Amino acid sequence: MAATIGDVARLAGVSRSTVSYALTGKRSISEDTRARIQEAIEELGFTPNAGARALATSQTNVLGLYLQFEEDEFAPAMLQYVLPVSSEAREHGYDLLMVTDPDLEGAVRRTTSSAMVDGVVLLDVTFDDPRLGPLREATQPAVLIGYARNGEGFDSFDLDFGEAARMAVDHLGTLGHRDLALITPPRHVYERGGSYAWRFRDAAIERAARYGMRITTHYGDSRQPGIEAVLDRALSDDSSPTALILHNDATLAALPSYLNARGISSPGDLSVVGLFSHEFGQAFSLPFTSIETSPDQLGRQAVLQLLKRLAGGGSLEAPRARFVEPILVDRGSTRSAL
Amino acid sequence: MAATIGDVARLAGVSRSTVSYALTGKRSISEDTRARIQEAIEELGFTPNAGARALATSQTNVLGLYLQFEEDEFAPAMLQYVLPVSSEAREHGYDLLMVTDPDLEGAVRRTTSSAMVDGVVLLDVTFDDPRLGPLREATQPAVLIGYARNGEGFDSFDLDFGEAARMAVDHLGTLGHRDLALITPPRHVYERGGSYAWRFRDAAIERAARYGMRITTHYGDSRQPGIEAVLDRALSDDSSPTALILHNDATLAALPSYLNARGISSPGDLSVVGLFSHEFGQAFSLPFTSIETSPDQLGRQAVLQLLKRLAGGGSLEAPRARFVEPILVDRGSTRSAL
DNA sequence: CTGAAAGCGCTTACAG
DNA sequence: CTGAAAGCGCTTACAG
Repeated sequence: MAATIGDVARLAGVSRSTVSYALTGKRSISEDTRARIQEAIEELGFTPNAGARALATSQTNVLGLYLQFEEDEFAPAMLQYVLPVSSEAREHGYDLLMVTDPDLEGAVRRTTSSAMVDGVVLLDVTFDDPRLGPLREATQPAVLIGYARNGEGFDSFDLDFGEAARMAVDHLGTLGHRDLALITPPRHVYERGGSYAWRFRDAAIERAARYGMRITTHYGDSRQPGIEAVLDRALSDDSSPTALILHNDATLAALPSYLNARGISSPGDLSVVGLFSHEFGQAFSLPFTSIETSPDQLGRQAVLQLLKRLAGGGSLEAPRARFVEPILVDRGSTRSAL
Repeated sequence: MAATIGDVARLAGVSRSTVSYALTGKRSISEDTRARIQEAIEELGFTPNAGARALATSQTNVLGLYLQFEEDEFAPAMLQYVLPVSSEAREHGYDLLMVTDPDLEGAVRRTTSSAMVDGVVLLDVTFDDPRLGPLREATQPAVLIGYARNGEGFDSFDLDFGEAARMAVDHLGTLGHRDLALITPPRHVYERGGSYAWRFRDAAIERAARYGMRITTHYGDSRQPGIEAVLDRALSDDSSPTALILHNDATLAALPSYLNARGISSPGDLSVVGLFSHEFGQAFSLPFTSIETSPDQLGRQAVLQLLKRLAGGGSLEAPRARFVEPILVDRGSTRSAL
């Protein structure tokens, strides 16, 4: 049906190998021949068959992107990671196979061992990520967005959640706040091993303790009415916090409405610091001071590192975890506690 | 490196063709032989090479999903369409190539003519969609999620936006409202040809006129502070509307916060009907009566129709546009105008 | 019920 | 600068 390299060769009056070399640029071709080939390609509307090329070169020019999410996950934030990965990949000539199969391990094994992809990008990484098993068997390099305890041997990129927590606590401490409330990701995130949840919470607690601040922590919910119930509880606590730290997307999205409904003004009655990206803040019209999570940067850096592995060179440094520095963006939702 | 069908054949003591037939199930194999092959496959951890199989069968078992979005698009809603498409595809043995290349036409041409995909799903379809050109040249079947004027010859699935508008107007009309305000998608959606924008607005205007209701329409924004400015304008209009119809994701997300900030209660001071999905409402904690947009249903039906085309059978009916019926979900944000 | 062989459409040493 | 040929790992008529 579609034109093949043989059709092009015939029309241009050259051999198939010459057409191939013209395509790949792997050896020099006379100007005249190249022109004839180019003409033939355009006349026939020829595009090399991807399967055939993959078979011959053992390269697909496709990267696999593996998502993972719970039934009740707050999905809107995920696209922030997917899009930069896709863009960066394409800018370097790679397409993206997006895998959302609930059978995580099977999907990784199937797509890598059938050589559908040249490399792997893991999203929503958990502390003990089951996908790393099949990934170790795979011949393709992989990169994780997130942090896994069993991630030795892999490149990974994640926000420095500990530092993010310290920045938030420090910021409020400097303003004189002594009683903080922290709303964390939902309990199930801890249970399934989302390490960012602990890393942030533990660092916040430790930092607060060092300064002699009180801090109460509360599992957030991802749905109403749970979201409001948790906020009610957190704010009506005996310690009556003067500042709120939010590490929970769904709660952040609902907060403006909640505050207004309860007649709480920020920063007037309550200082607020959230952990979220610029994009997320824009989408949800969040007027809160934030610690930037930089999904765009994480996604793009991860892809670039993966491409480095693919390019090989042998002299690459050993795979390791890298942490992106959080940045505090002041949007005026905090003020002095006095 | 990886085991091939030849390795399996050798280990099982049969020919490569027999292994292949065991794999595809296209001819009967003796119980004994099948068992030996199965054993060999497991021992070697064999998975058929996808490129080789694609080359031999002209089938990749991959579907292409093509996204399209503007720089300032409100992205969070998009995943609602992507995930069901991915799930439905996988449930039928297909993987998903997700394409976000800004060169829309080039990406469609490249991926179809190189036979990377067996079929095409177009998301974010516009009224005159440039991707349909290369798609007509393609040998693969395609399905659109959305509606395109130049879409003849293609299956497409979309919400019946006209009916959705009529439902919203009728609902408010029955409650006695005579003055409505409608916030539409941003102006650029009209400019680039998002037909759902016109279809909804035109139907709303016509229906309101028929009942002798007044309706003002306003282009929504997708970012603050534009969002609030538009709301201010819409509500302070001379006609002082008693009800608000929202066909704008970003405005919907910001509305709870806006209403509370302005001290407007709903439905006390203002009746509100929005066009959004159940999922979207949950994610953003939206307490508004809605016309359900059913992205899950649209995505899954689109994939199923595409798979029908792929299965062929010849006796398929001609491709056509299909419209999903909207459903009104009463969440109590409307009340009698009297 | 099974095998030998051709073919899918590319790439790439090997030769000249 | 170019061509003939082998090979990538499968599938599938063709034979028996």
